[in-house]
Amino acid sequence: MDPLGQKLRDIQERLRELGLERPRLVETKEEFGDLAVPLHREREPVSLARRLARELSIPGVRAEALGPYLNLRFEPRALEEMLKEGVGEMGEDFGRLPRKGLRVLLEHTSANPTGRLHVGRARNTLIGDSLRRILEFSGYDVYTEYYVNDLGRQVAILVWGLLNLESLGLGEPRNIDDYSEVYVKANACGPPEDEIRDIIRRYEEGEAGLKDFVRRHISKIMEELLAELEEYGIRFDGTFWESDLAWDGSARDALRRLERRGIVKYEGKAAYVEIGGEKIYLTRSDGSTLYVLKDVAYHLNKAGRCDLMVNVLGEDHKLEAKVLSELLRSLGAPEPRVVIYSFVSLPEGRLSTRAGRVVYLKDLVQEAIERASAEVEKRRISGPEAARAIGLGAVKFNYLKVQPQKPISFRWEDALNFEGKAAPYVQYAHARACSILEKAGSVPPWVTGSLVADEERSLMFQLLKFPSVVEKAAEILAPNLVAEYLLKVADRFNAFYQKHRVLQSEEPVRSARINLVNATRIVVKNGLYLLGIEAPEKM
RNA sequence: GGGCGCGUAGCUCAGCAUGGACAGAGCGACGGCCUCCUAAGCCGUAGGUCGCGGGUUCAAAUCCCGCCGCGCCCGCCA
Repeated sequence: MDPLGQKLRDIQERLRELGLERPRLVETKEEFGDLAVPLHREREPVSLARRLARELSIPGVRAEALGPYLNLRFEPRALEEMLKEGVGEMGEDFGRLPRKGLRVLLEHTSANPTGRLHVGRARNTLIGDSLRRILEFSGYDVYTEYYVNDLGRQVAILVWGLLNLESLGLGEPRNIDDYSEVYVKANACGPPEDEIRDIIRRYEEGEAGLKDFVRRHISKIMEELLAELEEYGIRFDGTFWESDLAWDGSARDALRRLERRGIVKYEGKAAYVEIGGEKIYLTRSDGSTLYVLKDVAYHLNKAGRCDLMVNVLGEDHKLEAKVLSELLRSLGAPEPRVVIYSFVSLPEGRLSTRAGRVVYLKDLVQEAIERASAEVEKRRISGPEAARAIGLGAVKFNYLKVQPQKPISFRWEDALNFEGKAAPYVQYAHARACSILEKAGSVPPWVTGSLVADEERSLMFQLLKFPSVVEKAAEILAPNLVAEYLLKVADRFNAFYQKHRVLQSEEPVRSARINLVNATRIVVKNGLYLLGIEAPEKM
């Protein structure tokens, strides 16, 4: 249900009929119209523009030639009818795309389970959870998974700390913060390399006592970590433990499959493949499996459970992702789509748990909610739930509005920004809309034909773009498109709100405007949902 | 040294994939707007060699090449 998208396709089709091979519709300035078709590449563009303007004849679209451009402007009535159709058919679900019958397995976060999430890793989580919502909304069946790297060096260091609590001067850890402390202190100690290697080897072999010990502790950390995320509205459908790939033999199977392709070579027991002249080791000289091999096994496993794999990874994993893809390709296995994001840094440098240069997500969220609370109390319109939605929303929005590949420099003042390009600005537009609708009592039947003001036209056009924004965001895996879009919707709504009265206007304008406000409310609410942000009705 | 990413207003960023009409926002600064549906809002002013240099094109922030700066990676770590 995308009336505007359909209309645009009609226009392109008509332009093809009129002789344009590849009609390009570009956005243009208000003064020129809604869309423009640049014709410079055609023969005699100026007279062509005039001819096209004469012959286009698409109902509801005014065509005008201006130099080598064919400018198109929708008549307000046409926009109003499309919006009425879209919202009428989809209701609260306006923007949602038809089910595709395709399963997406979305892996994100997958942080080493050694402590709390900090504001750097949070970027992975927030992008991941937003993608979950965007993909689901655009018609996929989404399953989210957290890959638990329990066979890695980081976990081994934590385990070493847990085995040496007394000498570290620590007691039995009771919560995730205690575990963080164990991890930091263990690191600071510089545990002997052979002991770490020994832990990894014995755990990978599934030595009974150690296996239970590690699983018990890491499970506790994971439980708390996931519980915190759940509080933020971030949900995983499951976890997948790296160690299982070693214990159930699937890492070995992956190696055998690669061997059958004849690309595996050996140095003693250390298996490797050559990619671009580089040796990529798959096993150690003691025969134990390396990360990339388990990653291959993991992706073969995932491929069997879905139609499309999506991974959210930090920029430090770029090369690994490339190698993984090459290996999967050589097996003729499906490759994942990967979203790479750049690091978040602090003004004083790179985040580092070990160096104590770290801001935890929990503290950021807490601070944001406190600030929102102060403001909410001053206004006396809404309550603590709104404060929570606003504070948490501001944090999420500030991450999601920037393209993943751009670096983020974390500053408290920016992260806690509540004005301008921020969640509260969008939420505020929603609250204003809700307020009008509440006073209106109900949404009357929509009789089209009376929304003719520029601000109304412009808002309607913007609202109608929502389905295509959802589609594009899902296609290129970019939550920032949704954030950008919502800011524009809020801009247009505010312009409308500033200039026109809804409740005090005469019928039939009044009823039509109430419907327009309702459509805005739905789009904003759904858009915020896609970013994992709640839309309070009062604030 | 090599690979990948980033470089647009004082700061944070849109625009770049599919090149088009005078480069857009927010924050900060300055000046206005609440007897009127929520002022977390609106309007206005100031602020730009789109990193630098070439090239392609009727047209380049956008495409190509070179250079500079920053980030990430280049482990029998994960």
